[in-house]
Amino acid sequence: MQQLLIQIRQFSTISNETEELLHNCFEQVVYPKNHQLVTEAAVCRHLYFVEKGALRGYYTLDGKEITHWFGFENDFVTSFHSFITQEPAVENIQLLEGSILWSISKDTLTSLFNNHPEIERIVRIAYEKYYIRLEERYVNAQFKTAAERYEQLLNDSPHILERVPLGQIASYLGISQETLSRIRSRL
Amino acid sequence: MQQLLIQIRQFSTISNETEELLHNCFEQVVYPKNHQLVTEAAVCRHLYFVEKGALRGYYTLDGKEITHWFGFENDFVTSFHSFITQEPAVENIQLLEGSILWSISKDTLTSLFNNHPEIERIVRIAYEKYYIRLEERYVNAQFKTAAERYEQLLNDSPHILERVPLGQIASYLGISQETLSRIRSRL
DNA sequence: GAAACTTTTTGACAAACATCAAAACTCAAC
DNA sequence: GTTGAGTTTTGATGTTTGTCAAAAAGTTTC
Repeated sequence: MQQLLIQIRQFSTISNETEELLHNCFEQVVYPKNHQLVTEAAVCRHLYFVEKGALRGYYTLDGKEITHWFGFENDFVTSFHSFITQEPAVENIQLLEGSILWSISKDTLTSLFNNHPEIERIVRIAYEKYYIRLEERYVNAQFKTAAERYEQLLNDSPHILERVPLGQIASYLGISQETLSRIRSRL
Repeated sequence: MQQLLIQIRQFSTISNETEELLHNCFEQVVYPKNHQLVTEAAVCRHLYFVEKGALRGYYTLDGKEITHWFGFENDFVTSFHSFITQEPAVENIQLLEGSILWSISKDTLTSLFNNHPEIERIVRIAYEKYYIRLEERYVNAQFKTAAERYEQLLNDSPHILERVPLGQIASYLGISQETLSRIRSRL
């Protein structure tokens, strides 16, 4: 729980009262490797903070699994589209390792928004950061070659490469596993 | 100004007092075609609402201009990365048509955040919507063929095709102008 | 309406990447 | 150490898209 609060303090200064509140609203959950946290077509009602572990978000296209993000320690994860709209998710979230998560429900978060402007601010700032990161990834995905994207991943997030099978990394980079293998042999 | 308030009411219910406040904080600006609203390497200090007109955001890569978004009536536009962080922009924003915009400065918005939680909420919800849209575009860009992306654009935003030269649309779709021309001749 | 300019299309060829199939490697279980 | 499942690499071939160059179509200006 300390770890979660430290992370939140990086978004915005928060009062002791609010910290206390968050303490009561997040609940620890522990799941084993390969557990399915969110399933396609179900509504995702929780937001999770990763204390320890690794997850991936993926969906199915032409019968193939496409991994489009990974989550590790100190990340907030959920199926954002489903969590925000409360419509059925189009993606799955699966644990890559046994993980310790902290969970808050959509309803609890909504009531926090209504009673505590400080929380609204934290989330607004969190979105700003996530938005900027997504924007950067978008530009990379569309306008750089596969080899450049791989090298960028190598620079920015080497931990992903160590904890995730090659096939999932390839689909994350938007290329086939064979192409990724060839890029690596060239370096 | 009415148009701006109508748009904001779609994010969240707002009090008359807050509407009054917004009225005082946004300022109308009018610029001619080809005006450069934001320039690479300068800090972007304003957020704009488009009452009438068309804009594009683009940056330069290997000497070529890459258009990565278009803005039209009722959109909020800015160089989000620069506006949020107040670091120099990496992109340019240019008017595709003479346009009527409503502008608010970063400083004014910050003081609104500090004094009016209602405004914080509007912006938090706006970010949610923008985030979801960006996520969808990201998935499209990476995992669909050029022809599929073009057909999607044709379905979702035919107005873009009518108001923007082909070369800019091609770079928006992440393909060369020649490829786009060939896709169109096939349909 | 001819000249000058811009935008779009077409053609020939090269590069990047996907697909299918098979081989090599890794590693846990016996 | 051998077996077998899972993962990664290699090889051969085809598709998609990019690049360069030129032709065609569309616009603006005088």
